[in-house]
Amino acid sequence: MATRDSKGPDLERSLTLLWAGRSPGRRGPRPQLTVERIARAAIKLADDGGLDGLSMQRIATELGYSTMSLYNHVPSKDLLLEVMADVAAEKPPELDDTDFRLAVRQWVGALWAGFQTRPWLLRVPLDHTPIGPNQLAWLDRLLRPLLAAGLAPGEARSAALHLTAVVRGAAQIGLDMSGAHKTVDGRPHTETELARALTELVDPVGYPALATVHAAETTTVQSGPEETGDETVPAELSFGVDRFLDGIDAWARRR
Amino acid sequence: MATRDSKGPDLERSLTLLWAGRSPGRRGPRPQLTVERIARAAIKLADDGGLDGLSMQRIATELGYSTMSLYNHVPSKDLLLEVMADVAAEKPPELDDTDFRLAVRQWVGALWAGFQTRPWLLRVPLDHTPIGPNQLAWLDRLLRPLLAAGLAPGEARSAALHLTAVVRGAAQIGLDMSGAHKTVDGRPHTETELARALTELVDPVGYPALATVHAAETTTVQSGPEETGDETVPAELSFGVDRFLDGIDAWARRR
DNA sequence: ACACATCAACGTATGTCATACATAGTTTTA
DNA sequence: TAAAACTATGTATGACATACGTTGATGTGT
Repeated sequence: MATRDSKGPDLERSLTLLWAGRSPGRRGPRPQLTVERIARAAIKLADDGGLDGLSMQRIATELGYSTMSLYNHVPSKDLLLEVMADVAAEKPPELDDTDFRLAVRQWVGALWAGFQTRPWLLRVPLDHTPIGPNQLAWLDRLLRPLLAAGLAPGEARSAALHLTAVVRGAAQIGLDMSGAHKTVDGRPHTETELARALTELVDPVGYPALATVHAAETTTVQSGPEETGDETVPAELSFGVDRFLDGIDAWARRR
Repeated sequence: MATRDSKGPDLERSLTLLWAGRSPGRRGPRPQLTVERIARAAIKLADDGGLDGLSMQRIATELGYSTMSLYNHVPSKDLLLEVMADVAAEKPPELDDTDFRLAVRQWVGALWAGFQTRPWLLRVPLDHTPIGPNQLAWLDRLLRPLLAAGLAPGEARSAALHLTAVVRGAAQIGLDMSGAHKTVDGRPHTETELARALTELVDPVGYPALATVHAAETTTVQSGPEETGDETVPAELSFGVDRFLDGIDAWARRR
């Protein structure tokens, strides 16, 4: 059987799996293996081997059990990934709720940092709105400052979706972008030679705007990180997020 | 050998593959198979089988060649996916550049529509800034109205990244969210029963903000799509995008 | 005109993977 | 105490990406 593309995601199964508290009265041998333990072992493996290094067999050996034992606790690898994503998300950070802009920036910074720490999270297929306890906690944590700022519930939800999406997307696309103009120990990094190659391809005829931007970037002195005061949010993100917050702020005030 | 997580993306190979024009003087038999033909066949398969249904063997049989012949033109499945993504992106839409807000909304709508048409695009692993001809064309197309609006090159780039990320992320997260409150032929759709289950889990103690939003959503009458005039951009997205554009607009005016 | 270098297509082979299925052993409830 | 329920195991299957060696066609340089 394939995965998520083919059969619709089994939300019910996901739910029970993600929220499963141990029901007390069970028959049979007391399980030594649990969803939690499996997920944690899998997370450890993913942390240093990436998602590709992750196989059911490896998880089993890591735990000292046979491969098929895992399937007594987890219906499929896909569902396991879902659980991993929630467990790995951990609890959301505490925010400074006195200033909603600051709070949102802190949240964005924390989420970004999370993706930096565990890049494989970006590779976990996402089929439905998050429903795990931790993921919901993150969402809740973000909604608080947004509601406090004066947004209507539906608007807050939209804004939260927006912000989540931005961070996710930026983390994916921008993975190497941050290093594009940085120098590693004085040497201009491998990426830069790509930049040069691109410069040839990006001719002003076919890509006028891109050429402009590209030219400006290679010409301009790198510095000027415009010092926003909190460095948690990376430069590429902060501009967009700040503009978004400007818009939210104005909207909230306007009512 | 695994995939993208393990070894860094081979940008050079990606480039030559994506931009390969047929070099004229070659020895050996003239190839009947080309990267293009392979990519197109793969896209067709992905279109109706999803990414999981896609295997090198299937692509080969579809084309009437042996599996291994593909590897004469494509170094790995991962690279093929990259090519597929660029080919499938096709040319960007024409925009109404007289109004930069409208232009951006059109762009967003088009990209969103693309992800709707080919959901598997969201599953193609993204390791670096886009470098294929079509992807660059999309980027260029978006940069134009942004620059015209008065943004500095770097800001335009950030804004473009932001918008791309939003659409991608929203398409991923919101895949089923759009249907959450819709009714299919009068019946409240399967998802709703999940909504009910969630309502129990989302208690006001652990998730105060979420509970508020959830309550408001299930209570409020669905309607009020606030009629923005262009329906290309879906509801969940439009609020965020519009706020973002507000912020961008104000910023641009402020200089 | 010829010989050889080059490369496309092929077949076979290897190792890995998720997971179905049947079995054996264990513990709690009736 | 008997049996139901459940966990762990071992084996088996079918699909997959891709390495490798071979064959034959096609150009290029002599």
